[in-house]
Amino acid sequence: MNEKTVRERLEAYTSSLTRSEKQLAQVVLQNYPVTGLGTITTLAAAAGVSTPTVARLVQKLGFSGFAQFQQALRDELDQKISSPLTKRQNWSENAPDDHLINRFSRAAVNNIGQTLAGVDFDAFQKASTLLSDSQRRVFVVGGRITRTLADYFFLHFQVIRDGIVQIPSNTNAWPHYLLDMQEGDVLVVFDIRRYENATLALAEAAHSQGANIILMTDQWASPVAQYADVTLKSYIAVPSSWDSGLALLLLSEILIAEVEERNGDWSKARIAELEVMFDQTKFFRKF
Amino acid sequence: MNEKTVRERLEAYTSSLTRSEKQLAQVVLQNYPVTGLGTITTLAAAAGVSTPTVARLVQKLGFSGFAQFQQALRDELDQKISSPLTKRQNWSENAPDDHLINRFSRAAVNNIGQTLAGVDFDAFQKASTLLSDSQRRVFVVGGRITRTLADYFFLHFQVIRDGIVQIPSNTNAWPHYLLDMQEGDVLVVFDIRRYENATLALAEAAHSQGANIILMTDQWASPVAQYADVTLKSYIAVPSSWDSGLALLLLSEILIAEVEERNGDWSKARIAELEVMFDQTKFFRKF
DNA sequence: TCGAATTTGTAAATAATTCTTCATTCGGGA
DNA sequence: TCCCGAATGAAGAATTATTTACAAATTCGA
Repeated sequence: MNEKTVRERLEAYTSSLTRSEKQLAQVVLQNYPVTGLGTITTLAAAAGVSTPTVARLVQKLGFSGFAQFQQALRDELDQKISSPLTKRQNWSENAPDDHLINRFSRAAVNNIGQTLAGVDFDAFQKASTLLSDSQRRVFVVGGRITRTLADYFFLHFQVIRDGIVQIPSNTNAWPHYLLDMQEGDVLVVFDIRRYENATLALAEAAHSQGANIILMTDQWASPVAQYADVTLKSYIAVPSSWDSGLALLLLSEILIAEVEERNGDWSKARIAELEVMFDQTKFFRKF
Repeated sequence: MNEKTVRERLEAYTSSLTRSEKQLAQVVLQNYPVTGLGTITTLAAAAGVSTPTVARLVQKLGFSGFAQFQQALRDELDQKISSPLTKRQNWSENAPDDHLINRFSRAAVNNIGQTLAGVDFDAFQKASTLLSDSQRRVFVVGGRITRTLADYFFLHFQVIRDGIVQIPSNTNAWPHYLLDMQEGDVLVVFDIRRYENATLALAEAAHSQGANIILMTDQWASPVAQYADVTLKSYIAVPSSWDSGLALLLLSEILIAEVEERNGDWSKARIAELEVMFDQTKFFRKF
């Protein structure tokens, strides 16, 4: 008998599945394997497809019928439950416990937990209020590595609001941007260890010009914090020579989503317009 | 609704059960809860009792029928399976349960869990082997948004190994890079929905020139997958108009850490050298 | 834009599971 | 030993799930 798990089969076949089969596979993987253990009818309803679709999929996967499919799921579950491995918190079950992929993942999820637990909700609200205010222009700047996160932040905000400016990494050009900053404008600074002098100088100057500063930093807080109106700290330590930008990215994404939600229809309209433009250039495939 | 688990109920009622019911309860608890998830007939046979005995027992336990009993088992399982993930209902305790910050975080952590559970360990190993091979040059490319993640990936690899090339976002320049690619070189592609045609074309061309392709994509897999030697899928859906790059970033960071670990002393020496250089430029503060 | 091929859902038929009835068995007390 | 009530399982009825057949809808390529 084939030794592959249902999950593996689903993933192996993904490319040859039809639209609704993919949708179904998605649901099965959702909270695997529980979803697959009900009746075929329940599963079909949960995935929003018809029961024959389910029957067809399980046959594609190499089972003789739904019953055999469920039996396979139960067998897997049995093995998993009975093995002492279950007790350990393993993120990637395929890899050994102490493999980097699991060590790293544990640290990463822990960082996310720590970060979110430590977020001052008021500070978060204040940040999103500042970023939602269309009267204020928003400047975004990052450091050597964090520049990429700043770019990510910028690219999304560029869609959901007006008046957002990306400050380039080349520090020579910075004075021009400073000159442009007005009282009430917002400067979003990404700065984690090792904190950069140029960034600190920029923040200080912006502060003295009356700009509001939102600082995205690490748990130890960049010295920029002294000029910042809002400081959002992320936990970044992982088993690596590098620091992890994961929690930083998460906070950024949440801010993006929050501001978009606040802007509501305005952002939605803008996104829709953009979609049309992308369609016209035919540069992107519909998926 | 009653909050007791099936196990608790079975144990509570033990004394008032008949001989064959006890025998049955024993079997159910044996490798709980898997045994209870089959058909009533299977369970009866496994316990060496008749089906009515099973039906009567579940009614004694307070269920209306076998179906409801199984549903209860599945619900328990669902909670148990997802425990390390969803256990934490609330990530930010300061904020309301249903505030975006918590909704988003739940989705994000769930994505990470799904992603890691779905990673084919062999594929991951293959990717890191390719990336660790100093004989191969590595080209990195991303799409409109994923470009920033590709940059993040590139910036780190630039430190830990030689011969890594960042393909710029301007597609006009791409033919030059293609010309430069040799058999055995590696192309790392970041491509999530909406998949970009230019990226697909690049991958196809690189593939036909004998380059090995590592694809970082979403759960639905970019069409680039057909040319890819390794496909790493990330879950990206969050309560937002946008997709989340979080899992993608996590996989990238793990790859970075893994390759660095494999390269060992060589990478460490390189990092140390770089540190010295940064110190000399005095551009960074010591923290 | 049209037509072929594929995909998908509806509905019916087939199969299976679950439930109910009832006769039989078992265990304990007179 | 016999009787009585509870417990049990066999068998069939009722329900529910699964599969099959077919037609509508969709997609894809020319």
